[in-house]
Amino acid sequence: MKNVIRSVKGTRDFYPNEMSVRHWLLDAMRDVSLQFGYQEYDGPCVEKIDLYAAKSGEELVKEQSFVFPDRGGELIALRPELTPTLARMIANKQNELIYPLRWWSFGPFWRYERPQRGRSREFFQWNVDLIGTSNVESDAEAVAVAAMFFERVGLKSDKIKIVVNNRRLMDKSLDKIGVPESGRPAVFRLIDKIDKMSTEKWEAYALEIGLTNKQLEGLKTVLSNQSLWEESEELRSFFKAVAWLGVEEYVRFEPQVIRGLDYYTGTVFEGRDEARKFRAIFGGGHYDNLVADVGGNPLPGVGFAMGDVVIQLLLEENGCIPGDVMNPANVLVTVFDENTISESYRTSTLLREAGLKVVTYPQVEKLGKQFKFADKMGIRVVVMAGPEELAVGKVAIKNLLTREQESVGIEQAADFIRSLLAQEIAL
RNA sequence: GUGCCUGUAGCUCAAUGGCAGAGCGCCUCACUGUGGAUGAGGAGGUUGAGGGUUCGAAACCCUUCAGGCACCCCA
Repeated sequence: MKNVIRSVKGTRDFYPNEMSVRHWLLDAMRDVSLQFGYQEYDGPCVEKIDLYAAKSGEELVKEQSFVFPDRGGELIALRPELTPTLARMIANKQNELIYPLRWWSFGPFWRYERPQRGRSREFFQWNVDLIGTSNVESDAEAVAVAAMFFERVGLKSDKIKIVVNNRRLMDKSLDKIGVPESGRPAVFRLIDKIDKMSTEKWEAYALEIGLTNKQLEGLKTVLSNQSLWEESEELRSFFKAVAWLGVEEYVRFEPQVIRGLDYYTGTVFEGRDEARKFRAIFGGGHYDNLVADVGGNPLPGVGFAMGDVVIQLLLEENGCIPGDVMNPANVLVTVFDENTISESYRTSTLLREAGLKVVTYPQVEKLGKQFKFADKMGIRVVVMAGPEELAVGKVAIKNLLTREQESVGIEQAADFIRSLLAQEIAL
């Protein structure tokens, strides 16, 4: 341990157990994406820095990206997010793509930040985008994709909520209380902080960034008005569509939601655990002009991104990750002695051909040890092909859960095992 | 990038400047055709790394690395 070269700060090793959880998560994301007819895509993991300079929020690129010169001296960034790549890919083929397009992706991203719980320097992200329509029903669909994912992985709406706001509504509301456009970014940042600071500190901060007492009072009224959404045509239609999509129990209006990224223009939303124990689980929103920023014609769209780190913490905390996702096989075939080892391998082959996942114990060893191995690997069925069984053309099949054992003809073994496995699922 | 906290066996943690330990886990045996229990035995440590103070350092000091908390930002 002392002389092993350390891994890079903020990266994670995926041993088989972690890898199987990652795949389970990816499977859920893929299934839900496909349910809504989204197509998978991906871009390169490295991009020219200029791509991000175009938008993406200043800090994300300047302070939080892995940037380095390539051998020709050009500045390259490890992608900190996917949306600019998506915009570039669309701009390149803008006239041949079929709209509205629904694309999804899952891959690695990098941000040069100080690692903490729920935040690493290398992480995976699920990206879902619907591009080429600007109506709020599309925004509702994006939210529904996320909600269906939560349902699929067993996070019910008492554990998680998708909170929604609308930037145009907030702009209008800030207009009304007399906050000039030039002061908006600072006020948005202020709104974003309201949960993190004490009331006194927050108010002091508000005055510090130049709000008058009257504006502050107005802002407090706006932020505590849970029915403010009714003033927004867009949000009224949005919530109607959310109900059509059957996910209304996951979704609620929240005037304090702003989202950091500069490119959002309309609906914005994020996923939160109800206990507020973790940072945002995913975030997204509507944008009008992303493609235009990289040289294409303006195209509206809506999208969100979900990192793998926080959602995994939440899934673990709520016991949503099935224990058997880590099990490599459902059957172990033991070996009895040197004379019958060939029959063990033949039996394994037979069972594999019947569609089972089968491990053959690789050497002659005490049966107890082979059983222990099966137990520790989460294998629930052990098949023994010893001299006694082979003499009568049978194998002994033991269910490790019930401790029941039975001798079965070799031809019937696969069906018998399948019925055992089916029972376990029923339990 | 800023401030603070932590780092001891595979894991969770003790040892308050004086012999580096426990529980769990792991291995072996009781058990020559059967896993979780029980009992007996065993392995496993440069106390994250490097330096300093001291007769003596896991402990105190400095540096560094990693993780965590709060910022920052965000997945």
